[in-house]
Formats: sequence, structure tokens, C-alpha cells
Amino acid sequence: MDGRFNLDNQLCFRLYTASRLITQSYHPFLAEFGLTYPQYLVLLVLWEKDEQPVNDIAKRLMLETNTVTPLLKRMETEGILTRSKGKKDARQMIVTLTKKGCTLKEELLHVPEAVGSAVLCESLTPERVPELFAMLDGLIGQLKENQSNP
Amino acid sequence: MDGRFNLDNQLCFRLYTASRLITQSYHPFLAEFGLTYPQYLVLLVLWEKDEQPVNDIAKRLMLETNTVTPLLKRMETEGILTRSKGKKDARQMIVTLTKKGCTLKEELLHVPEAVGSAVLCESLTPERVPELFAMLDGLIGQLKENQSNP
DNA sequence: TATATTTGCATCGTGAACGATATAAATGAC
DNA sequence: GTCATTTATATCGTTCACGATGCAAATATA
Repeated sequence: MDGRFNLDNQLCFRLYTASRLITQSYHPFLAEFGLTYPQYLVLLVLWEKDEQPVNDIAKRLMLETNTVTPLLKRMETEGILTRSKGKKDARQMIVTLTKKGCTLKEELLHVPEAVGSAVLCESLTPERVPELFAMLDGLIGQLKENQSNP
Repeated sequence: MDGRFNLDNQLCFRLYTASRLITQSYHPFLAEFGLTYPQYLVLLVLWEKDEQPVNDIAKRLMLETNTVTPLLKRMETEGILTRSKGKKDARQMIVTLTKKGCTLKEELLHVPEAVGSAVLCESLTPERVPELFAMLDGLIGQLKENQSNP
């Protein structure tokens, strides 16, 4: 019984659970505006810089276009953004926020803080958040590197 | 521009990405045996203790039964486990590993180490893994507590 | 300038997640 | 014992993720 299969020794299970639970904690705030968490992520990207091709959005979120395309289509149906063929490069689809998409930024202003403060506890104090960020960034970078070098 | 919406300041996005990427890194090892990562998690639970009702498995994985039931059905179809009505309580479905399900434990013995070593880097050394575990456990505990106290 | 390759996006199929809802068995109240 | 409530699981619909594949526009090569 060397415990290597024990769920409590698994980093991946912790990340999987933490990710699910924190995403769930966004739900009440986002559902109010008919948004899902991945859709909120797309908004974060576009609020940062509007009028981006699908590929840039996908790269920023580290997702594939086959995940992002249907997501964007649903958001287009909701009137949050528009998709139009690129003029320089006709293969590209340029994604642009509508007025509704821009307005959501104002309406969701309080969300990051509300969710952020809800996760803090004695094991995860504000001072330790940068450590957590650094470790997760290291892990993400390492995994990205591994998948580039097969 | 207070950056509260900046993707790089978001804990949730980091967890979401880290979870996806590390799950992906399990894929080559599990696909060889026709398994998905959530199915692997079910196996971890059952290898720990066989013959559990659906609810116990769901609780251990912090998932709802409406997620776990279809997962178990697919695994039953694959011949990895069986589901049978509980004798004491006819509402319960007791999940039991088949010989194939037990054998997989031997065949996957090297997986935890292989994936584990692939994520280590200078920001995430073996000595710092316990810190990461503690922070994630704190976060998970906090979020579980929040959803109990509405 | 033909042709080959790459790039950007989309389509398809499968398997999770999860909110909402349903059903049957067990338990509790009276 | 009868009826209400709770519990254990399942069903349904929607939205991701993602591997595999397709297609057309752009670019590189001959």
C-alpha cells in the first residue's frame, strides 16, 4: 500500500476540484446576465483588446479554436459580439463586442472582488496568493513546454 | 485601468488552465486503456475501497450523482465495473470492480509518477508541493463551506 | 505561374459537468 | 397503518473540452 493512487496525494484531482468549485462560485453572478464562465473569459479577453481574430482569443485562453468557435457563435446569438470576415486575411474571423458586450463590463465590475474574497482563508491568505500564482504559472508553463516538445 | 479584469490577475483562470493542461497530460497514458481522466478518478476511489454506492463515490469526488451515474454506466459498458441494487437499501446502486477493473491497477502503476514528474519545474519543486497542496485544500474547503452556508 | 504546404476556422462525435426535474424506496409523523 | 418527507439515483437539456477531420485562403516552393 504505497498510496501512490490515493486521491489525497493527487495534485491533478486538487486542481480539477478547485477549478470546478471556483467556477461554480462565479455562477450566481454570471447567470444573472445569462453568461457562463468560459463566456466570461472571452469577455475578459475582448475587454482587454477588442476586434481580435478567433485564433488570438483561443491562444490567450490556451484553448483550441474548435472549442472557441461554438462559444463565440452562442455569444453572437446572445447579441454580445459580432463575427465578421477579416479584410486583410479572408480566413480570419474578427470578433467585435457589441454595445451590450461593452456594457457588461460595467455591470460585472464587482464580480472579481466578490469571488476573490470568497476563497480566502487561513491556508490561503492574501499575502500567499502571489506564491500560489507563481506555482501555478510554473506548472502551466512546464506543461505547455512538454506538449510543444513531444 | 485598474486591471481587476486582467486575465493575468485571475486565480480562477489559472486553476482552470492548470486543471485542463494536467488532465491532458494524463491522456496518452489513459487512452491506451480506453479511459478518460474522470473514469480514472472513479477507479482511484474503487481501488481504495471496492463495492461502494454511487453516492459515496460522488461525495469522494465532490461531484453530483447526475455526473457520476452516466460515467459509471459507460464504465459498466466497457466491462470495468458492475452496478447492482443494494440488498439492505434497494435505492442504492452498489458499484463493484470487475476483474478487468482490478487488473487496470497493475497496468497503471507507473502513471502517477510519470505525470507527477512532468509537472515539476523551478517554480514548483518537490519541496514546495506540500505548500501548494495546503493552499488548494484551504481553497477547496473554503468553497465547500461557502456553498453549504448560502 | 503552377503546385505544394501551411494557416485559420469550422464541423462532427464523444464524454463530461451541472441545473432542473422525476421516480421509487426508505423513513418519520400522526 | 396512512400520509408526508427525505434520500438515492436517474433522466433531460445545454454548454463546454477536445480529438479527428474538412475546407478554403494564404504562403512557400519549384
